[in-house]
Amino acid sequence: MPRGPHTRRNLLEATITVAAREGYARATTRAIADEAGVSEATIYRHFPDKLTLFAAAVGHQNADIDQALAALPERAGQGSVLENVRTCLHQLASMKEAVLPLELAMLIDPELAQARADRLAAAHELTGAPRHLADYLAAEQAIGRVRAGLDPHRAALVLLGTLFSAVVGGGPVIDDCADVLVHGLLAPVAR
Amino acid sequence: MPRGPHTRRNLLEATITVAAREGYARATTRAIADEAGVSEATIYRHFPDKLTLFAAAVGHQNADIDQALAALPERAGQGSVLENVRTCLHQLASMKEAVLPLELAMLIDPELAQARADRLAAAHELTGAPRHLADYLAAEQAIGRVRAGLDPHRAALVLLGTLFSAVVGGGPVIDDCADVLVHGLLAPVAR
Amino acid sequence: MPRGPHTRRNLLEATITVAAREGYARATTRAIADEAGVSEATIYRHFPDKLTLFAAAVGHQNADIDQALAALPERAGQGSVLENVRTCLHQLASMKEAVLPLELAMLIDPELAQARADRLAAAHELTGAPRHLADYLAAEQAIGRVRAGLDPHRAALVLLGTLFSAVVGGGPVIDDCADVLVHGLLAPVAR
Amino acid sequence: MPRGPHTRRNLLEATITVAAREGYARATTRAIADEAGVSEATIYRHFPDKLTLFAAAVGHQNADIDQALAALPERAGQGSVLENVRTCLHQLASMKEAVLPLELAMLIDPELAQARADRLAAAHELTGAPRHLADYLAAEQAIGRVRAGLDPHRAALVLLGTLFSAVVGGGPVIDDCADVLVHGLLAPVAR
DNA sequence: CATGAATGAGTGTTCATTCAT
DNA sequence: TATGAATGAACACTCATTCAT
Repeated sequence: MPRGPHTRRNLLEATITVAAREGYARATTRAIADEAGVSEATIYRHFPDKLTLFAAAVGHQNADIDQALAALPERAGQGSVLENVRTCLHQLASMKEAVLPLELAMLIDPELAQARADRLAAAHELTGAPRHLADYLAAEQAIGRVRAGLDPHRAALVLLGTLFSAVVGGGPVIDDCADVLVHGLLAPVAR
Repeated sequence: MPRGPHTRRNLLEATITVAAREGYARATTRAIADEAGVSEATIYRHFPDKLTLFAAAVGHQNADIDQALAALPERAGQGSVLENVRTCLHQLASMKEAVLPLELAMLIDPELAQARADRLAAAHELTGAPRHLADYLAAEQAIGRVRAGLDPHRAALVLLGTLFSAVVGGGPVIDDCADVLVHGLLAPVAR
Repeated sequence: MPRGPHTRRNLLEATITVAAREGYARATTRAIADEAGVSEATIYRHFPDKLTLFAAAVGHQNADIDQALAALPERAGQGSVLENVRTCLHQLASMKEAVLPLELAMLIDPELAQARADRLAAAHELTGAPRHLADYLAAEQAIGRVRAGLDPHRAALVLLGTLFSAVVGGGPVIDDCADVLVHGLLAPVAR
Repeated sequence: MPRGPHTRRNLLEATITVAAREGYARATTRAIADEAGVSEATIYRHFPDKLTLFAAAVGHQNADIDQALAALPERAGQGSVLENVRTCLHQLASMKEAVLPLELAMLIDPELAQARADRLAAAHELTGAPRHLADYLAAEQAIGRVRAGLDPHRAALVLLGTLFSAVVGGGPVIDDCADVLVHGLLAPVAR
């Protein structure tokens, strides 16, 4: 059995498991190595340092999330927009739950946050989950189910942004988010 | 000159300053004491431990935020809802910026998150900033500028929830949030 | 009401109380001040430092013990020697219990142990409890109830020495000590 | 060369050395690590905390003491009882000298003392040094050199108990202890 | 006489990381 | 490739002590 790649995956998943179960502060190299069933030194055979390991772990999990959303644009025109958005947010929330401690923690550190911001700014084009969501909204917009004035890219980012609080707030909050995001606050007469 | 209360305020503000400038991980007791111009031991004459200091610092800053929003309900009926929400979010974002590292960090730790969740669940009634925002939305709803089906309490929490991502994403994102939240995604014809 | 002397006694007794209840390591100036109902700074109005306070506390308690043993020599010739010794040891043990943590702790510190040894060596004559016990043994020796070869001074110190272990070992151990000390190990035929 | 076990022994002996030389209060992890020529962190790779290290150090030293006393029972009937007891006490005293600060310190802490008391109470049967001494006394009793009424187990504990004070009091005190313990206080006529 | 406030020096403990094997 | 052993630097926290009031 090829141990090399296996060990790498093992470490990525152990990182997410430990961070989700015990929190970022307790996601130490020792705890991760224990969870993966390897020695601490082994971590450094696969990753130059702890930060790189964490970044790789987040990327690993997000790859799954992106894949899960790939089919979303095809649903444009089917069901209701509210239903589609709600389902999408629930799905994302459950998948994000495990990586959230890691992602938030990386957001908290100024250096890392800066690095992340630079990377996002450099990529004018969206990729991954935001891309799929923006594509879905654009498709709905094309068939007139989403209002014309909306910028699909920006709206997608707003939707995803609510996830941070939705995951923290728990299930019911997600439905509230979907409702407000889809229908807005305004009364029809006021428009 | 009474130094006691002065030192306490000094420590609370030093905590927020350091956490905002250098990040949560580097907001050590040493750094905070240096910033406040006192010794580390002094921290422990005013707070039993670091966690309590952090919680007090968040509360201290949030008290200012709550106060700033107290006048919001009176603005119902004036200007446009979009303008009011946008202004409110901008104001909140700039004030929250400093406490965000602290609040996020406390969300990350499972113990603290649990404690926070219990406390929020126990308080059925909203207080502080959420309360003021909900009151504003209810007032707008009473005069027909916000749609009737909306639950003002829940909607207020959704709006505030977007702050987490808005602060992280930076200024322009806030306008996008306000736009989507106020107008929703749907095309008028689809309603 | 004269607070000065009262506060001093108060501190001495608080010191013994705290050390006996919570152990030497937890007999901090803070704990003692709390127990006495005064501020930490007050300690330093009455004693130059913590060590002096502890020494005074031991002396304070030992004064009571010495007084309790003053009547012992008069009991020579009455009852049995075993009974008298046993009673004496029990009485001492119960009184020493409170100061033992303090006395042992001072024995443990090399500097203090040296200081104590010098002081004891300088005082050829016994004083206090050892003195009374030696007097008692000498009196019994004079009337032929204690063997002639015994040095009352040294024997008194041996008896008192067993207290350290007796207090630690608990009640029943004291009777065993008295029995062995009084009767010895040897069979009559072997003498 | 296998460094693991070597480092462990090294730490145990450094602990005893430092505690004996500088006293319990100054037997800090830093001082012990320096004495052992390792870093403080190394201590925590071999022992979970300082207390466990100290307990292990006491056990380590006591193992040597137990071994030294193993041959004592065979000496029953040889020489005189006084000589045997005196020799035994001297030997124990010199070996105990190094661990005494540690053992006394553990006696002082209420928690530790309780734990020790429970452990001793649970072990009805004696082990180690007390066991060997009791065996010796029983053997002497069998051949009529120790008085019939004596309980060897309890007497052994009394003898060992004098060590606490004998070690503190120094060499000459040990002879006094042996004399009183062996011959008792009573005059022959009084028996 | 008493104290509230402050602190320098130090504590045990943890962590990410290195390196010889 | 994997690891057992080791560690420097840092951490939150405590203590006996001082001093202006």
